[in-house]
Formats: sequence, structure tokens, C-alpha cells
Amino acid sequence: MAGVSPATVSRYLNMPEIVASATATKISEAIEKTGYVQNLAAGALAGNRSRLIAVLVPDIAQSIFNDTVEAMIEALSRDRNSVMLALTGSDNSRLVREINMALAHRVDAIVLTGIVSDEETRQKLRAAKVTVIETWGLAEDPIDVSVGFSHTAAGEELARFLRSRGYRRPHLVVPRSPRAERRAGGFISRWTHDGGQEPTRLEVNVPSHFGQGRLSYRALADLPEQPDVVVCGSDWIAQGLIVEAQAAGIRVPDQLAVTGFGNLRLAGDMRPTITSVDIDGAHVAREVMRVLRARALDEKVEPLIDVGFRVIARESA
Amino acid sequence: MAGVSPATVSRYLNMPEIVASATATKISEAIEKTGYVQNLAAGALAGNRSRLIAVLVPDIAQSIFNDTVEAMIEALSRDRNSVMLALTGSDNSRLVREINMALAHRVDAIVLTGIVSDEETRQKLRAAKVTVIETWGLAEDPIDVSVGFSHTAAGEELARFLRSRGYRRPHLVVPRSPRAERRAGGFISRWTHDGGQEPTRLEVNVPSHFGQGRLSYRALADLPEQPDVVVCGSDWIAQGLIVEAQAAGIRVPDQLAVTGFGNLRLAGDMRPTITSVDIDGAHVAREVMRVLRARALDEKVEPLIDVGFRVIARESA
DNA sequence: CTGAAAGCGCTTACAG
DNA sequence: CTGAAAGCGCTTACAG
Repeated sequence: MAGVSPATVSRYLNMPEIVASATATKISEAIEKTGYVQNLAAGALAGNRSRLIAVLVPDIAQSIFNDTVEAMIEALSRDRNSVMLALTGSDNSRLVREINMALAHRVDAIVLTGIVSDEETRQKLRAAKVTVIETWGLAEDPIDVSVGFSHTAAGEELARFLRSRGYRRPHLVVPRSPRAERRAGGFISRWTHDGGQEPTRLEVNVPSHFGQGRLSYRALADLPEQPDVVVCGSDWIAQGLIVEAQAAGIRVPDQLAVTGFGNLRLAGDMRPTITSVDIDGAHVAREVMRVLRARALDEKVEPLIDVGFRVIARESA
Repeated sequence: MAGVSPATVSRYLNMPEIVASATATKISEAIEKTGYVQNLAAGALAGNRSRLIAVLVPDIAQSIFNDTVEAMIEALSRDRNSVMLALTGSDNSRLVREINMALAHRVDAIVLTGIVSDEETRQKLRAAKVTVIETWGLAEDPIDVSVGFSHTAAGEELARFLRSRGYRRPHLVVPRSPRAERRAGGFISRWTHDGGQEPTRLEVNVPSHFGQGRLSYRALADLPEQPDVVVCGSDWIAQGLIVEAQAAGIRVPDQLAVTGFGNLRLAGDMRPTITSVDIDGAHVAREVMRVLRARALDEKVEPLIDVGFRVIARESA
């Protein structure tokens, strides 16, 4: 020890600006000398603040959320928070299980990708009164706060964009997720509303990946009429589809146009570069941090935060 | 409450087999009824066991470790452990910072991808006597336990393989990471030892990605002599290189062979399929779990666990 | 700006 | 198989 009470050390660690600078120096020297490491578990118990944020994602091996999650983890780390990362698959029981674990660890907040559909879990989360942030897709009735964009609007915008470029026979490759489903819904309703005929579609499993793009290209052969543009549920699918098309001697976009979704780095790097829809992961992360900070200070926050999206026009469509 | 002491509830929660089944039923009913959620922070403080495992990776947006990390998170979750995921970049200061956070949270173990080079941090980690597992690359002198494979051996094996296939002018595309460096070292020493001449090489930044593959292909034009095979530091680079080569009208592997590293899903899906080196992420995860369980029971574990690797011969080389 | 004291919710020998 | 009791290492009003 360096001549001060535990209370003062605690203050130094958590609000250094509040202790006298002479005291601060003594404490910091003592910490240096003894190699003292603060026990955050004890801090969590006493202060009711764990400095742990749970982030739940379906997977990380092949996830369109990774950029966003990475930006979030980095921002949280800068605020001296740590991230409990949990994997939920596309399976409700795992989601529930991981939420329970997070609650048991008394995390300060739970960040979810996608919307929780199970009503019982929504109830439980509300009751637990942790901060719950649903990200990526904008919830219509958020459990607590939702930061994201409208999948439906993104689908609509893509329909408008492709129509304005003169495409007439879109084919949709739709991953089996509620999110992709919504985008497809938005696309179709806008497309038909604007006078286009009902697009053809193919469903693929999640997580979507490059290989599905190749298969999706081959599946085009079964269509009664060939599309002039394929609207893919992810950039990976788009990439695989382009590679397979080119291997078959088809020129993209001249003979077949392609769009992706997510605006991953590879979309800009691919040859041809891939027209995609960008969601600004850093922006999502920033808004999440803003909510978290506001909550830490007991300030009010809007329940719905729309970060929008942008169609990025490139060579492929 | 349901007529029992806190001690008994604690036993029920942690070792259900040790309480009488009548008691167990009463407790579980009470838990159900009240919606009680165990406080793991208090448990950590009292029992000196946080059920938190820190996993440190350079990044997740584009990481060759993702499969392994995913397998590890899933396995840990099955054992009722949660994962604190921290991002270190390729920057020592962030590594140190995140290790300190993990220590402050009193994690039960720290899993590192790659080897910690900083001697002071190694010291600190040894002193903290948490379980420390260095994964992926096999450490020669592990801090505690290392689970992985020899990068040098992987490079050597690839050299042997390509030589046996008749290639004579390899060109290496090497990410600037100690790991890739080692593989390159192994490749070169084996190659020259077997009578080949010193391969040409190009260094690229980490994290490696598709776009670098395209650039790496173009950079071949500057070489005095054209290679017959390009040995890429990751499957992404290989994929980008193939796409660019094909766009230039070059046939792979007839006119130029290509190998990747990591055996990502896309390696098997690409057209042509990509010859790569597989590290079994599930195997790594399994061994990590074995170490963790052994430590929980105070059993001895070998400090070096070699999970090996396999060259996967496919169409591209 | 700092200290004394209570308390956060568990776990774990120790008894029985 | 179960309970009483101490203690884990902090934080936070409350005083001063």
C-alpha cells in the first residue's frame, strides 16, 4: 500500500480527475511497484457495473456483420469495456441460452444482430432492464433500442436502381434469413409496383458463401426465361456467381448483370467490381456507443436510430 | 426462497449431482417461479472462477482464424463458459492492453493466436498464473501451453509438394506477419536445399485480402523471369490472383499455378479449386478444451500440442 | 479531496 | 446431503 484507503484507490482507478494529483502519483507508483491488477469481478459486484458488453451474432466464420462487430469491439475497448462474444447460429434456442449467460454475467448491455422474434425472450429482456440494442435490421417495435436500417427500404431502393438502369428480368437469390426475406419483399413489391413482372427467385441456406454463388449460376439454366440481372443476398454469392458465369464464357455485366449486398471489401476488389448495398459498420458502432454512453449517464435515448444504407453502383450492374 | 440455504442452491447450480433429487426439484421450481438469475460476478469473486475465457485475435473482419475461433467459442459455450473476445491488430501495445483487461476480469484462461514476442508481457503472464494457450503457431518456448502446428514445417512441406509436381520457378506472396514469414522461411530453405534456386518474393500488408491477390498478379510483370507457380500467404490472395490472371486470359494452372493457405471454404469452391494447406480448426478447439478441462481439474498437460496440417491438392497447382 | 463502514451475492471449508 | 459463517475485493453514500 501507498498510504491511502481502498476507497481512494478505487476513485483513482475510476475517476482519476477527482483525486489530488499528489495522491494520484503515489497510487500510480504503488500500482507500478506491486504489479497490482484491479479486480473487475469484485467491482462488478460492488458497483453493479461489469464493463462487459455481450455481442450476439449468428456466426463469425462467414458473417456480413464482421465489419460492424469489429468496429464495435474496438470502440468498446477504447471506453474500457470488454466484449463477451456469443454465437447463436440461426437457432432460437441458442439465442436464448446465450442471453441467459449474458444476464448471469451481469453484462452492462446486450447487442443483438437482428431482431428477437421469440416473445418470451423479449419479455425476459425487458424485465432484466439491461440495455438491449438490436442492430443491423431496424426493429419496428424494439425491445429497448434499435440501431440499423430498413431491409425493406434497401430492397425497394435496389429495385428502383436496377429499373432505372434498364434491367427488366431480375432473378433473386435469397438467403433463408428474416433479413434477406425482407429485402426480397421490398424489392418485389417495388418492382411490381413500378410495372415490372414478378421476379423469379432461388432460396439458399445461411450462412451464405461463395460456393452458393456458383451453384446459383448453374441453377439459372432451369429458369423458363433467362434473367438480365441477378440480385444476390450477399457479396459472396455475387462473387461466386460471377466467377461461374465467367467460367461459362458469359460476360458480366454485358450478358448478365449481378448485384451483391453488404459492400464487403471484396465487392470493390472483384473483377468486375460488384454493385452492392453499403451499410456503414463504423456508423452503427458509433451509434451503439452513443447509446451506451447515454445510458451510463442515465440520459434518454431515441428507441429507433436509422443509419441508412447506400446503393454503391459499380461495374457489375 | 424454497426452504434451503444459499449454500445448497449454489451446490445445485454448480454440481447438481451432489444434492438430493427432492431438494433439486424444489430449487429448480423456485428458480423457475422467481425468475432467479445466478450472479456469476459474485461467483467469480467468491469462487475464484469467472467462467470467462479471453480469446485474443488480430482481427475478425478478414481472419484466417475465424473458423478456429468459432469452433472454440462453440465448444466453450457447451461447457458453460463465455468468451471475452479482444482484438489486438498486429500491434504489440494493443495486445498488452487487452491482456491487462483480461487479467482484470480474472478470466480463467487466455487464448492467444500467435506467439507473444514481448518479453515483459510473457513475464507478466507467467506471474499471473492464469492458463495461457498460444494457438495456431506452435511456440518453441510456450508461456504455458501451445496448441498448433509448425509454420516452418508447413512451408517445407509445400516446397516438397510443389517440387514433386514439377514446378521450378516459385514466386512467394508473403503477408507481413511473423507466421507467414516462418512459412516462407521453411519453404525457401527446403526449396533451395532440394536444389531449387532462390524463389522471388513479394511482401503484402496484413490482414491479407482478395484485392492484394489482384495486385500481386499485376506485380508479376515486374519480375525478370515469370514464375510457374505463385505461393500465396492466404486463400484470399490466391483467389484474387486467380481472378486477375483469368481476366488477363491466363489459364490456371496450365500457364500459372497458384497455392493458397488456410483451406477456407472458398478454396474448395473456387473455380479452379485452390490447392491449399489445411489447419483443422475444430481439432485446435478440441485440444484447447482438453487443456482447459485438465486445468480445471488440476491435471498436468503437455506444454506442446502439435495438431499438424495437411496440404490439400486441388486443381490450381 | 479523503476515510470508515457497510454491503454487493456468491463459494467453501467446517460441522453435523 | 445440508447449513452457518466467514470472506472474496471492490464501490458508495455518508461524514468530515
